[in-house]
Amino acid sequence: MPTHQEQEQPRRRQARGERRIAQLLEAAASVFTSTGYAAASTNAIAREAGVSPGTLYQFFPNKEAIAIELGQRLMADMRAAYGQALAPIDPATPLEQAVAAAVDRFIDFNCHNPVFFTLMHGPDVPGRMAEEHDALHNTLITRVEDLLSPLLPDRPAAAVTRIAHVCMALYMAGLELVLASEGDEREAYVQELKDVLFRYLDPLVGDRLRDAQATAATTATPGAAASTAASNPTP
Amino acid sequence: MPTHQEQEQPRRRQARGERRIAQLLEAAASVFTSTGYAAASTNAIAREAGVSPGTLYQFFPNKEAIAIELGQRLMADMRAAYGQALAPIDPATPLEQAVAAAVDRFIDFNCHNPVFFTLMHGPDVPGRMAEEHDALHNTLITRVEDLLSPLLPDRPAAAVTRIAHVCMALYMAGLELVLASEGDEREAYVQELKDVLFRYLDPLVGDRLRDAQATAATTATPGAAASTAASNPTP
DNA sequence: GACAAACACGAGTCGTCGCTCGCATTCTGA
DNA sequence: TCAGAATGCGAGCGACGACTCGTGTTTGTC
Repeated sequence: MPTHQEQEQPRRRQARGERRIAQLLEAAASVFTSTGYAAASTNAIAREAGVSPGTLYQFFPNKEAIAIELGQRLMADMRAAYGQALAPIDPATPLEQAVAAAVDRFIDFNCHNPVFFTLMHGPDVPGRMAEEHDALHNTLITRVEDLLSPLLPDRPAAAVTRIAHVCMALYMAGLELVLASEGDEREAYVQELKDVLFRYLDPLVGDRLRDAQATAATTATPGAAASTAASNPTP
Repeated sequence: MPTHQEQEQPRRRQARGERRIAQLLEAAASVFTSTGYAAASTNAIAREAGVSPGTLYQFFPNKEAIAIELGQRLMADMRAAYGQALAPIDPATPLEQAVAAAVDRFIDFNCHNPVFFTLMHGPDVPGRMAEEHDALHNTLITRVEDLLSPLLPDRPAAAVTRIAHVCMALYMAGLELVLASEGDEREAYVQELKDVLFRYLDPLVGDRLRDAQATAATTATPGAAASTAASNPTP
């Protein structure tokens, strides 16, 4: 593979070019989703987009750049559409609802953009692509940490990071099941994923709530401290 | 097209050949683990084993066959070493300990055989390899179902299957985190994985316990014993 | 020892894939 | 209008990887 070190200045794109880029990225998303990144051939992407291989390389220096650009646009889309879902949780809303809302939003995004899962999950990422992959992953982890830290004020930072990693891993695992199923089955898996996350986090957060309620109880009525996890009648 | 039943009769292997096969499988495990199945080249496997490419093809018809044989031996090893871990749980042992024991055993196996995770988890599996992959996966799912069904007697089969899939997915997700870390961090992730599985399953199994207690309570008041769907003889 | 079968070698074949190059066509701006 | 830039094409190059083949070596058996 000949290395191109040339820092070429941004070419002035025509409207047609922008359209082609969007078309190529859409085709790439389709091919990546169905065959994975490594197994996807640039010729197949060009064919899917209805252009010649040469045209593809008019807009992307190499195969990696396609995936990177796709990843960046995907992240931008996610931030634009669901950024507020990752804002700190209002402490007034119950954890169960907060988890359910976050899961619903992300599941929705991933169902509409299945490439996202492929790019995040695929271990078949060579070289510089892995960096982008990690950057994407770390961005999400940091978001989850920010989301969790107000709920876990008395835990060391390392523990919060670990919990965030576990949450991400659980979410990705659940997402895989969700994407692999359809209809009612899919709904059922979504519910299971919510249950998993809620039941995992509730005892951790529960400490804080119980502490808060205990302090409140010293000044007010003692008795409503038993907010246990079994408030969820799953059919 | 007439199906060529040309099954070549098993070649008479010498001791040297068996040794080479073991050597090659070990090398393949190493290469698969570090680069993944798709990116692993047969020449690299042969080099790792210290033999020529031609020698490799003396014992395996193609690259796929290496992975398949490896998968089969791995499953056999697992069955031999940990088969009893997948035997039905003694209902007397608390769920938390049962989960912890199962997780410990499997984590141990996977830490000593990291290829297993690569072969199970890799989406880069072409053609007939995917069948073997699925077979392996389904075997494990069935085992988990057998493990869970006595704990979930009043759930429909579909729900038990779904719960088994969720457990497998959670375990695989946790395993990825565990294998990616070391030392204390690894121990911490193992504990998190146990917590996740226990907290997920406890409320489900808890229903059964509560039902059992309810049945025991109604036994004092005769006549209403038919309310419980599955009268579970307490073992 | 003789013969065949199993084992071992490694240069070479063949197909695929990322990517290029020369040339044609379309658009933009002055 | 027309020069030059952007876009578009597709045969083909170079590299790499799965797999083969002709040949030589070791092992088991009579």
